[in-house]
Amino acid sequence: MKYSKQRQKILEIINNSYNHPTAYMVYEEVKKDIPDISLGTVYRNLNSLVENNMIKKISLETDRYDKNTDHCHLYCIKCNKIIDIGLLNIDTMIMDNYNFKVLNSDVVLKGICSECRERKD
Amino acid sequence: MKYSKQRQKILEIINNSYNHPTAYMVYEEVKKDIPDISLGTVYRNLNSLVENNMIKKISLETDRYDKNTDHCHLYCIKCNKIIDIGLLNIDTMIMDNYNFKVLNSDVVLKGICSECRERKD
DNA sequence: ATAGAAGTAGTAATGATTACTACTTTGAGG
DNA sequence: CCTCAAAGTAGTAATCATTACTACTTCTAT
Repeated sequence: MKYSKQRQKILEIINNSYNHPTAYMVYEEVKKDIPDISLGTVYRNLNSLVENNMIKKISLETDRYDKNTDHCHLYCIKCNKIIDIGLLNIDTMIMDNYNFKVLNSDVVLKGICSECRERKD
Repeated sequence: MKYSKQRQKILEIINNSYNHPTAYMVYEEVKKDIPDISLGTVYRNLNSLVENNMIKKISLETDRYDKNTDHCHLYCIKCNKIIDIGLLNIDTMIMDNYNFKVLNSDVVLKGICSECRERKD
């Protein structure tokens, strides 16, 4: 991977983010510094950062990205909140039971969070 | 939900399937019986069957469908095999630790299966 | 029987992502 | 320092799964 200010900036944005941004959200953020960056460039760089294990892709309706590569997520289908959780040794359980190496690249558990369940609507 | 032969046939196909078909695969199969069925009809009915918890959607690159609604899947990113596994009490673990109701509508753990790991290519 | 709610076929639209093309930048070896 | 091929980029077109829309048809409760 060669240096490029575009990829540098994209990585920096992910590393400073706490909102699990989509590719488009990253695109809009980079444009503040590099106004004529291309959306394709953002997608290409996000992909290569994921391949190099520097960031993590979260597969929801629209893919989202996370600087932390060592945990998975709870996604509330009511309020769209994304909750970070530890791996809970899911991978170890699967390996022991199924001899299958889980990469956990995008484990997302969808459901309803405690606040939304209390609200009951 | 009103009766329709299209939905009836679609459900029958899922119930007789063992290959986790995509919407398009279902479409091609229904066409053998109902040649002028519309792809949109297949999508619409698959969605309502999922909503009524009669089948399950598996979210991969392209969505796939399963007659069993009570387990999750291992997906080998090398050979594209889909392995059915029990729920392993993941939902209970998450509820105990995070007070989050997992619906498990599409838990898919991606990784590399034992055969592919032995092959080492 | 019949009305109106639900379903359908067929096509157009959407929206995320990737492919393509011609141009630019980077960096390793002379 | 040059230099030049490999890697990267902008901008646009294309792809592909899925949904929306429209006018027509079929159920089913009364």
